[in-house]
Amino acid sequence: MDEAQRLDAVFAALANPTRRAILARLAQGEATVNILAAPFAMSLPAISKHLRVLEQAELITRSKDAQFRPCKLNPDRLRDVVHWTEQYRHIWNARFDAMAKEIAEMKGSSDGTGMGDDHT
Amino acid sequence: MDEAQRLDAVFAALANPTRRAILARLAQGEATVNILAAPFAMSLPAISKHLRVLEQAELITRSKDAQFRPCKLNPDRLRDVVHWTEQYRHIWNARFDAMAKEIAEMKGSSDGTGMGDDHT
DNA sequence: TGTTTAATTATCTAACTGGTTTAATATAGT
DNA sequence: ACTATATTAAACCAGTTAGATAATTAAACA
Repeated sequence: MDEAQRLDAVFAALANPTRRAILARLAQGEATVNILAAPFAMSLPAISKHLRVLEQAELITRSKDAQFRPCKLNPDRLRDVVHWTEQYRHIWNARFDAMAKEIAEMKGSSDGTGMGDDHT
Repeated sequence: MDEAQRLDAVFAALANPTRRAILARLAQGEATVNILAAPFAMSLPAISKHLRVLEQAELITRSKDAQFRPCKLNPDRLRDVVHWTEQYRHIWNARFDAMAKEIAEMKGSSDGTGMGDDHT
């Protein structure tokens, strides 16, 4: 699977509040399907499906321990998301610069803010 | 709309390569629907729909200029995405620390890597 | 061996998505 | 007024999604 398809799967997996909540839970450590399902007013098969979506997006990995399938967060795909956003960082930096400039001008100083342009 | 619903819409909008490409194009500046549609082997109404999805997710804003509807990127929602990922940063930092430690141990030095723990 | 526990598979349904084509709207230009 | 351009709306279709319930697999336990 190439980069684009991987991002498709990751973003689609994240576009659901149940799945994001599951990830948030897994950020605190491994958990079984039943443990993950507990907080939700939803059938177990429904959770099972959500986990499959997360697994196929490689946001989690699953192992086997007797009849349990402990789930574990895979941070790599989350890093992919952060990495994808990097290409837009210069835009909000530009905005920030514009704001800083306006503030400086309102203060009537050349640069009274102490705000440099050292954000990359 | 609350935070969760907004993230639903944003992630769903991003889960499509055409829409991500449109955003990438808009990162270089405003553009009309026709200009945005040009690179794609897809009907204009299809692009129009993608733009509506992006607009409803507030990833873009649209204005009016005669018969044109110039589109502009809204960085705020992309910042929301970055912000959402922050809650997982400590996990890959932990991984990074573990790696750095292993490398240091392989080198047999107490800390020969020059790698500090100053990543937040 | 039979029972309980953990999880998945199968099947179904309603709603949504991503595309199409055709038709409509709105503005500009002649 | 007519025509061309830019864009959206309407209607349609195939495929996917998020949920449900019922049935099945697999391992542990008594």
